[in-house]
Amino acid sequence: MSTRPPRRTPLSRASVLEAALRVIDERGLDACTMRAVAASLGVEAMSLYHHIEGKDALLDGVVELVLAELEPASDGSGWREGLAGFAHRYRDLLRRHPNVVPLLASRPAVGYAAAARVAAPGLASLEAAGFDRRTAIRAARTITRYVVGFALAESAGPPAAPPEARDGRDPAIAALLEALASDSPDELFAFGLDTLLDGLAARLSRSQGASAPPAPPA
Amino acid sequence: MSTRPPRRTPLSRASVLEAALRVIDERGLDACTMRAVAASLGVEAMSLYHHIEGKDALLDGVVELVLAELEPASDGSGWREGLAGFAHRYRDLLRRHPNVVPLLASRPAVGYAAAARVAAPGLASLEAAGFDRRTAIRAARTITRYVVGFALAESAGPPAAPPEARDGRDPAIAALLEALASDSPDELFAFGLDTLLDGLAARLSRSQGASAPPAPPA
DNA sequence: ACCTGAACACCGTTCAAGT
DNA sequence: ACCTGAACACCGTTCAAGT
Repeated sequence: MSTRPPRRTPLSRASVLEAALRVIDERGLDACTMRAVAASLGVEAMSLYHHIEGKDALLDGVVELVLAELEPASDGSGWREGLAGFAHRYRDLLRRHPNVVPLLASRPAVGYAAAARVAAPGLASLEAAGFDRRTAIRAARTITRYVVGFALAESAGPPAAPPEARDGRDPAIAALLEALASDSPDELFAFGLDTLLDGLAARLSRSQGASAPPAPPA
Repeated sequence: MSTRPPRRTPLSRASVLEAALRVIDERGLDACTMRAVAASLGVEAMSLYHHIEGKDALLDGVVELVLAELEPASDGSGWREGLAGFAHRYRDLLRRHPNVVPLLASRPAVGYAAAARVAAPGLASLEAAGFDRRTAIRAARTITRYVVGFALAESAGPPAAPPEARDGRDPAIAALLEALASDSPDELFAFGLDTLLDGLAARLSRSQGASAPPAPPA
């Protein structure tokens, strides 16, 4: 009778990682078992081990795969626009893969290396604007951590109401949670990002004011 | 012969959660199995189910337990000191429980509700300083997300060097990773926090400048 | 009421065997 | 070289039984 359709393309590390990402995106992190990934490829679980060292390497690879989609910060425009654009692209990427975000938390940070690589051109524009190298690196890292922290809170979903709010014992808490829920995530993200960029701008003008020698008396 | 020593105190939800947190702190998240937590209490795995609904509820409870240690933002001093103190206490707390940090990412956000509760007094000092309520809430949330993002990166450990850096093919990347590794985490944290607070201060003086009506002509 | 032993349906992974 | 079936040591959880 009918035999299982032959796989048209042989398995590869890349195809295994793509299948795993697909499973995570569609059915969640818990559903991403070796058996499920294999089944989605029409193959037995043990076949995966010829292309990937094990479950840990699989999840590391998924993080790598997602971060490979991240476009580098452009070095064309000003430092502020470059950083803002990078932050938005990074957040959008993580929003497209919310189930992957928790992996950023627990995986050895292969991802941060990729982020560093991708941010490198942005560093150039920060230095061109007058930030010293160490400050430029710190600025980029701060932005990155803010974005990841934001995406994390976003992917975890809205806070559960604690008992004090649920039973009306503490209306102030209930009002606060209501205010939290009604604020737009996009606006909140832009608020925090603008705050960071304003802070960097303030630091820049401070350092330039200090380093620019006062006009010498004539 | 000797029987198993009788448990002096009966099991309770609290004692189960404390045992789970101890296992996570000492042996990592993966080691926190129902069987291991039970064993650490001198009990069988199934006994836990009389006090906790299941594994998910156990991990939710651990997050709750950790965040219960967080001291509220003080409302005594100025907004800037209050926020900075809160941020440092939050980061220190997460550093004491690095293995718990990934749970903040994947758990339904019972934690964020607790953080909101604890930040409430800080909101009062922000409003006293002249921030409107919505801005005060956004400021507090931004700080919180930055702290969590920072703790996340910190608990994930230093970035692994990508191949381009390892084999010397790209010395610029290698130098960048070297710079990342040599910067002090404490200074980096303070840098980002100061940047956020500077940004908030700038926003405050902008809004006060705008809202203070010009002295009316006499 | 609280704890337990055996059992079930899973999981990641090893290994010897197939082609 | 690549894939597989059976097996192993685990896991969370159910259930009937003990005290």
